[in-house]
Amino acid sequence: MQVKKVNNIALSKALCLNPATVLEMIRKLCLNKLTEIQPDKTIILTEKGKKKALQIIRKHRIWEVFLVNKLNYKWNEVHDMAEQLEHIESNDLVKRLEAFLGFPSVDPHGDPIPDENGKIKKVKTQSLDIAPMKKKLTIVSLGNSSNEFLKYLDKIGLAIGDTIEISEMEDFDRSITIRNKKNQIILSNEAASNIFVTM
Amino acid sequence: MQVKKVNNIALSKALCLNPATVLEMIRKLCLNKLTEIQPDKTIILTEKGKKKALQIIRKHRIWEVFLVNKLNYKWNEVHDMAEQLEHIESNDLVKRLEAFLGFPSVDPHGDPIPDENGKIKKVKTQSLDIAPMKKKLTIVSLGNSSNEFLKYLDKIGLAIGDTIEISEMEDFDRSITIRNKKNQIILSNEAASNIFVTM
DNA sequence: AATATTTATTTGGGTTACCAAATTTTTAAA
DNA sequence: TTTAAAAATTTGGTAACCCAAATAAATATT
Repeated sequence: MQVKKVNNIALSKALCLNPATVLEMIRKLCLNKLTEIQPDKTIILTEKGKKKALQIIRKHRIWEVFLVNKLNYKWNEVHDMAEQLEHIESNDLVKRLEAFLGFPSVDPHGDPIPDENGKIKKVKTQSLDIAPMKKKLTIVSLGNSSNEFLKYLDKIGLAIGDTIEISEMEDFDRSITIRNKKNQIILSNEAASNIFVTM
Repeated sequence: MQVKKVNNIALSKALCLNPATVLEMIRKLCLNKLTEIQPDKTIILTEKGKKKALQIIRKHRIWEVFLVNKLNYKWNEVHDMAEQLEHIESNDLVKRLEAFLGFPSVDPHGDPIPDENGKIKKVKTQSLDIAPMKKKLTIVSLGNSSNEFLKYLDKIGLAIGDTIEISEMEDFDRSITIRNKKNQIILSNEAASNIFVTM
């Protein structure tokens, strides 16, 4: 699947920095062979850059697991802290932390944790609105990590890792009814399409 | 007990920075009321500065406990990592970490962990070379945290928290013989004077 | 194709964290 | 007290990270 192309403007908007600043930075990254500017001015990561990026993502996600599983933070509270923790240098530390946490395969948002080499073990996942009925499903990730959505899920009592089953699908508005251990919950198609599950 | 006075030169040596740099930094800290330059050019922390410093020390030591107790690092391996971790912002994180670790009162080197307000609960401690014989003693801290000393202690099988007893003191060279669970160990006066114990 | 709009790039500046070398002040020693 | 040494301070500079405004290049629109 082809991802959206990234250019200077897109980056500077995403980072809230001036395009001049971003260009300067990207050029420095290019010197370090972490990025490349394509003939059409698209900015891409080199293999080396991807590897570095995945290592940071790995750290970020492992720290998130720590914060949620060991320090009892909610999954929607950990991002900022993990953003700082991901920059702690030692790779060995993260390795030990990973072991301490029991080698989790996903972070609290359900996103997979790359291994030391940046490999991501990917699971076939499908969005809940098109998943099969009357089968045990596990919530593994979200298509939208906005705070509102996370809070909504919290309120209705759904979380990554939960086992659910679709009991009804309404043709009229494509809402679905699911059942977890305790309750029955009705989800709009909008919500369901942002919840990814495995069988 | 009066501590050695600190001046610009001393600081720049300790930090491996140019005196000009240190002066510039100290002046900035003065603007923030964290330090003061005394008439005799001695640099001191204000109350506000001390509090801030103790908060950082607190974080550092709690992280060290985490690294040693949970990730199985040796006490002499954790300093550099803790130096990075101590700068993670959230105070709440450290509070939770402290709880997760069971509210330790000292770090792996035996140094006390300040509370949230910077208060240090101090224990009466005495150096091993002048401690009483034939009494149960607990090693609580060291007067020298050099890597060589830590490694030496590791080698002879002594660690913070160990319970020992002095069985002999040699007048001749003021060396002492101690006994822990397993062994008898002979320590030079030099070594003993850098090991602090409580009764 | 000609014009308008968007993107990329350049230029000139600001700030912060550094440093080396020069100068001034303080302290210590002769 | 004059001198020598040490410490403090100033001065001038570099590199990193950022910005706003100007210009150039590419893309879209009419």
